Amino acid sequence: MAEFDLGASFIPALHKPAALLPITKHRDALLYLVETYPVTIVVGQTGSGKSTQIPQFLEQAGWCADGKVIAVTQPRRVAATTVAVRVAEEVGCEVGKEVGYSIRFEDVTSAATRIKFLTDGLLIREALVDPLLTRYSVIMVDEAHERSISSDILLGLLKKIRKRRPELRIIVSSATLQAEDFLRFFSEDAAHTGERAGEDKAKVGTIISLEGRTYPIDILYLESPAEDYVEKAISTVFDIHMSEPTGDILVFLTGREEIENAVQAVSERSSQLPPHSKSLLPMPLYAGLTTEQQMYVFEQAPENTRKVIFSTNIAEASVTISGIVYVVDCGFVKLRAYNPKTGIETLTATPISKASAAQRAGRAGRTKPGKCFRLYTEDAFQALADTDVPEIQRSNLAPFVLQLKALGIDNVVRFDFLSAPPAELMIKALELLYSLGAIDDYAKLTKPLGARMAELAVEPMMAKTLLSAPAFGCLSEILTIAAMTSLGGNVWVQVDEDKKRVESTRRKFAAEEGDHITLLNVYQTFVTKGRKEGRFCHDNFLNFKAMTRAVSIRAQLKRYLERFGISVDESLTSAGTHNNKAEQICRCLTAGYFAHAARMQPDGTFRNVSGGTVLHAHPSSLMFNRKADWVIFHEVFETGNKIYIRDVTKIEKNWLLEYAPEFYKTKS
DNA sequence: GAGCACTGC
Repeated sequence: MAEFDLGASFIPALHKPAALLPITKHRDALLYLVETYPVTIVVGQTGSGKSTQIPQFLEQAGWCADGKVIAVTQPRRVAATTVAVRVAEEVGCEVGKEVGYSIRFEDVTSAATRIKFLTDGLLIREALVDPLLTRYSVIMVDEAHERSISSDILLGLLKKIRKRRPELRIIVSSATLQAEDFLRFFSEDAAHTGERAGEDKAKVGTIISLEGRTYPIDILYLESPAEDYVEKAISTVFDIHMSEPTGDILVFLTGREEIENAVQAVSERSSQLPPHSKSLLPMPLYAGLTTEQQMYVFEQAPENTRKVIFSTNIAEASVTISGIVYVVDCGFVKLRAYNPKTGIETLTATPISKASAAQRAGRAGRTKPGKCFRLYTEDAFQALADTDVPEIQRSNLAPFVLQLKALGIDNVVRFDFLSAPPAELMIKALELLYSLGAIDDYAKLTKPLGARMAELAVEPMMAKTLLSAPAFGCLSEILTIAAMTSLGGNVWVQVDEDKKRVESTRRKFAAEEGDHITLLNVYQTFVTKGRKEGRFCHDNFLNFKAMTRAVSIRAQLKRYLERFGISVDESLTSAGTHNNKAEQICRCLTAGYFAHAARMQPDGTFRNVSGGTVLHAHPSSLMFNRKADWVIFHEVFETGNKIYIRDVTKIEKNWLLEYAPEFYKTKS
């Protein structure tokens, strides 16, 4: 009995002392390498303790002497905060003292901070103020194998900084498959830049492997390809349930629709399970769910029940669920790609890479040995690419080109990229920045316009709109619209209620001119009513978390503008849209979004300016069933086989010629 | 009349 009580009152593993983590035995080797080489590539599984232990080893070894700081970057905000909290606990300090973190809107650091966790995007921004990042003695780029644009650019910057700061230490944490690529990147041309006599290529850095804490995972393939992987996933779930021991199941699918279908199918067919068999509890997981809806997947299933989670790629790296013993992998992921010819982003289901397949399988072996059922053949697996195409080679690069220019990198084409983006993407980005006036005939950043655009934390077209707003007398309103469009379509919550009622509620905020002014109305009603009345968002199908975020974004953008010496007059805001205020807002939007113009056709669809592309108003847009002639839009994307425009506002054709004569002189 | 994978400043 005593034993039982003991077991029940302690939680194992969660607070496993640092001394028991496998990484501890590599401590001396690691410190030696960091002391000896400027660059160290650390290969380690999730759970190896690299993110939490390495910075502590470095601090103890004296890397924070003379007030220097150790920086550890993460690709996501949650990771930066949770790891910081964990390390502060281990060190025995309050978060924000010796150990702190910094993410957008939240700087929890102080003069005492020695170890600082931050997002990679934020560290790039710090380089705008301190180009050599002089306050840091060591910079560790965690999860670099994910190859986000920010971490790729950060690595390029660090390579450049290293030439001016030979004492700087760089640590890159990576999955096995890509460690060599990172080392090669930092070793290239080190030999002929003549840094130091006798420092040959190989000596710039080295790779150290830290063993993980994962359990063996059996990988199983299909004998022949599946016709319908959603259906195959469902039947596999039932097979596991009937023949495998206890343990929850994680199923990777590509999107919301597939997931909701699968969840429904499993709950319907569960009733046909033999009597007395354990039950199955299916649940969905994707980013579009509210935080509360996502929390269900972390709850323990009731007695005699097996949880089965149908998830998007969010469960591959961003969300970790404990207790998963079985993984079912459909082999596909929806990936975003940007077409530089049309300027349209597509979202298409694509085969995953081998690296991604390994990562998915690894989700099974975190607490005990697991199994991964791949819904494709072994031959199909062998044919997969080793890694995904990095984001920087398939994105709209305008925001990043602008950022590089602001960092003093004029010749962006020759920037040392880990993977160089295709020339067409670069050209498209430069063309857009030129048309917005952010760069001049020599591709130099303009001052103050371009420099200010680079500082504002919104995409270039919206930055231009904001900086044009004082001339139109609508800065306060555009600030709000910029904050609301930054939410990326998360303003409204998904509800199963009566569609008509939902629509009519939304229409209460509708403005004749279109979606941008509708968003303005939503925000203004929220700040006057919604923040006090808890039910306001709920009753109006608004996303409270997103609205709160809009308030923060607006405040931050306002601070930037005031720093530029642009004052924001808020006194006129409540007047709403009368007089010609609404027209000034629409004109101002045209000054920034002239490249996103379209004309409505008699059938209700739109054509882009050159006339070759059919565009559809997104069903969330007011313009979905309204008459208009010319419009501008915030965003365009292709999904399935239709191209949608979102956040659409009516304009007049001659405004395009008025605000972008250069852009339209040859086309109209 | 019908819907976007995931991040970040």
